Amino acid sequence: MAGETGAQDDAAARPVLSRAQVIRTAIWLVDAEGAGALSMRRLGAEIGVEAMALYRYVDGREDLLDAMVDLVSAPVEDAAGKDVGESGGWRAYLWRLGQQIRWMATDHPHIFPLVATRHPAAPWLRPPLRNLDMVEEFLRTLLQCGFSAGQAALVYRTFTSFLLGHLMLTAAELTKATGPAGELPGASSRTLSEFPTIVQMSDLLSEPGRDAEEFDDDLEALLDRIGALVGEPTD
Amino acid sequence: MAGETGAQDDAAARPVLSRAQVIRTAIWLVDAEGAGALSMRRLGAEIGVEAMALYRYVDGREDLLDAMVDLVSAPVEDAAGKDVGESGGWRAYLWRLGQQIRWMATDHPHIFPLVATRHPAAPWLRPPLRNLDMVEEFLRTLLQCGFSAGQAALVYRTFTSFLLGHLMLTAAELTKATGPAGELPGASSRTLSEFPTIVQMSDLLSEPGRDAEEFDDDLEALLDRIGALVGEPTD
DNA sequence: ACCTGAACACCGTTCAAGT
DNA sequence: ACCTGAACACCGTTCAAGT
Repeated sequence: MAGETGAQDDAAARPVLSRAQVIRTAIWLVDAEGAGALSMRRLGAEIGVEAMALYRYVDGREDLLDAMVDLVSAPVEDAAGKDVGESGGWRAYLWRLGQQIRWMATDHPHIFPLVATRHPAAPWLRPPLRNLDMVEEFLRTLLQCGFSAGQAALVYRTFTSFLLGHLMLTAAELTKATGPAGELPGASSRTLSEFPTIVQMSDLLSEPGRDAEEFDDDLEALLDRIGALVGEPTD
Repeated sequence: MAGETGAQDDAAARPVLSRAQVIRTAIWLVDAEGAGALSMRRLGAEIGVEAMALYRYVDGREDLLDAMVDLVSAPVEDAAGKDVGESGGWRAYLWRLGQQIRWMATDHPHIFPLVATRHPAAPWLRPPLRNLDMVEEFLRTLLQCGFSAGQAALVYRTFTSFLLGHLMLTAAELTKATGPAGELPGASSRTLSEFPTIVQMSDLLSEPGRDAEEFDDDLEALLDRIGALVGEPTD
């Protein structure tokens, strides 16, 4: 029993906290109550500890936010780069990567704006691709599949821009207060009858739950355009 | 002299502030020092007044942020809807609108994330189109130009998603700390030689100042795709 | 009518002190 | 080694009080 990785009744206090627990709790808190609910003091209280104890595991608030983004992005890194060669080449790779990042956005709609807006550490990192490993793999995969360097860079920019545009709107949709649907902005002087075209098209604009299919359609169209770039037959 | 819009030596104190001045100063402050610099107390100090005085002109911090977004978006509304018919139809309209919103992002890169992430007042508002007037005009223009309602709704979603993706990345680029370019994230254990593909392509990924042209190219390609939707010859 | 002082309930962060 | 109390410099917001 004695001589394990740590003696259990040592005079030194074993931590009641861990960095992983702090970060997981922060993510859970923001998922549940929104970004506004996250403060060091509130987070400490949630864990059952004073706020100052967190500073042993996290290098201040900014480091905490970065770590949350990293942890939320972790499944993307894990799942994206599996066996590119046999299972469909760049097309399957980009499809899977896109889906994975979409799941991140829908699983954590309150955190996705952080993924999009926090300053990336390196100059070539374009959100929502947040670290060098992901980008290295992304570019290497495209080069392997026969894209030129210039084409790969173009695909990188196009793909990130596509994901960001789609998923910011998806996340915003998911964090809307689920209040009564037919409300007006200021509830003030202006009335809906001033906007006849919007009223007339309101059913087309609300699109309940159509978001996932639209993402799939648009991603497929994007892959078609990329395929045309390298001279791949569309069908 | 007497009997003007207001007596000049009245016992009632004339305001030293105005709502417009408060909002303009807030925008100026965020442009200059970033969103983190904006607080009611700091803003008051910048104007030369105690923070509490601001509450007479602004209904709290949230209202201030909304008003900043509105003011920054104002040039877009003014310039977008001019004489659609004679000057090129929907294509010229969407081109001008896209450019106008891009200027908003490049003029106020620290404020654009606010435009993108603040909860829109109405359910059909998709950032960066932030108010019902803009959307009403957008849809009416497309219908006038022969788009079906379904097509107009599709174009609305596609266009907003395109702008958001492009301009979030443009704004992020412009708010980067202009530090030394070849830096590593944590400056820690990992070295750039672990990312050979990125190193090899670094010149292609940095693209200095190419952003505007790429936006123009991509917007044009988007308009081509929209044109194909309504059966317009591409060239 | 318009601004201010004082107050309340919060922040992030540091650091000496406790165990 | 790990957590806490006290402290500092900030927040947003309210409200009675001054002019």
